[in-house]
Amino acid sequence: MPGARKTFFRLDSEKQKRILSAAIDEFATWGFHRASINRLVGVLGIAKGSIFQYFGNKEGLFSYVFDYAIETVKSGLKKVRKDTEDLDFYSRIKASLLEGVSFIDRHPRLYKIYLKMVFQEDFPSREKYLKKIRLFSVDYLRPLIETGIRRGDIRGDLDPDMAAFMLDSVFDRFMQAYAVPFFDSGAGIHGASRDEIDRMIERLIDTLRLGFSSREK
Amino acid sequence: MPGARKTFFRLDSEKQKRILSAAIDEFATWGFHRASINRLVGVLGIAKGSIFQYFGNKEGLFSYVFDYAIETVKSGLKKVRKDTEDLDFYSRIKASLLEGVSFIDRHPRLYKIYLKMVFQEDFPSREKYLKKIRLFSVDYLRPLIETGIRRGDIRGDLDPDMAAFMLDSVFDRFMQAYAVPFFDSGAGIHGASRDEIDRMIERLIDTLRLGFSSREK
DNA sequence: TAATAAAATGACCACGTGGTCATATAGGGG
DNA sequence: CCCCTATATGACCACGTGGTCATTTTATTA
Repeated sequence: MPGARKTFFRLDSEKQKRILSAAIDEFATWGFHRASINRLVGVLGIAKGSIFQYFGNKEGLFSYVFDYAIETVKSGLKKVRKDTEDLDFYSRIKASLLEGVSFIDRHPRLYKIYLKMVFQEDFPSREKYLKKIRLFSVDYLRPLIETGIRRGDIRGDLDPDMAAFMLDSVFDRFMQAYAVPFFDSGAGIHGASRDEIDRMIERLIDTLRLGFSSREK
Repeated sequence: MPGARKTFFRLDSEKQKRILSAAIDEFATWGFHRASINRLVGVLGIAKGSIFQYFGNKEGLFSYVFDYAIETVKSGLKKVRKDTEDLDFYSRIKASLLEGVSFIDRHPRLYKIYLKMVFQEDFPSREKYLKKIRLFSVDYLRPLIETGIRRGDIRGDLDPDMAAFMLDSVFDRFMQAYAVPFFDSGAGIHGASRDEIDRMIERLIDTLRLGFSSREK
């Protein structure tokens, strides 16, 4: 049920943006529980009571931020899917991963919120929020794979579920490595230039396509 | 610097175990910040001051728990590496992933702590703890891969860094999916029986080995 | 048993939290 | 000008936190 109240939407649109942005900052830095309303209103220079007037409670504020993040991700990926409709499977997933990396560049704070979200198991309605992400990720990859099989880009005897799982794992981790040094275990993804990233994705998808073993066998 | 103090080790070993176990519970359930010393001593039925006498502060307690977790993981994997010394690459990584899944069964709480750790970016000395994990994971996989290339199980033109990155991603995610329903995007890993897991790992490694594309090029 | 050292205790502290609400302020329409 | 409604405010509340330390209890040694 939570989210923004009428009062909030009647606000001057500049003020709305300022509040959204500061809230994104707060949650991206501290996660849900350690985010502080006191700190937030301090930064914004408004009264504490106002936040509760606008969003009811802390979760209402988070919910508003989260829905905004989901919408932003979705619109980016939808565009890619459409723009690459005519390309082969491997070009399409390459474009998708590039869009993912570019999303982190454009919205680093939103991506941070996603990372925090996923592993903090306990905050209110967590399941509900997670489902929104995951369903989308599956809904996005599965059609790509099925089209890929139909067109002969992928061998017919490959289990689509297994393929989706592998793509999801590797792409997710690639993005994590790009954003967080910790995940970059020697691959050099973190802090790489756009060109280098491009080459790495190329190699990554080649490996996915051809496999580990030598061709004959 | 933190960790357990002399006083703690002079305690009756049963009491030491009881405290360790309760602390694991607390951190696995709540993560570092939301873990409560008050709650912990409540469960244990001892005085709050004692915990600070044993471990100095909250981080000291966590550090003790974490080192224990690291040791437990290491010993399991070391055994696998040695036991499979003579097998081919694909059998060896299969055994490693099976050990991972079995570790979650044996120590679900320790695995939960690991998950929480990784994404809570802010607690004291986080970097230090993370390095301990990651270095080990790289140190473990790289030799396996290099041996695999030398023996001809892996094609010689495959970049070892890329191979390590992919293995690390997919295996990590497989374990996450086994432990947390959220990550199981349609693959059916979560809650699967040992037999089913065995077959899934088989298929997973086959896909890794043979790639997505059909054999002819 | 007396003396000494080690371990256990829990009342207490300062602090930050999410949330409340009576009151003040502003803006429009009559 | 007044009235009424929508908005803004911040002092205040109850609570839980990590951490302290003077005091008591227990164990060890002489």
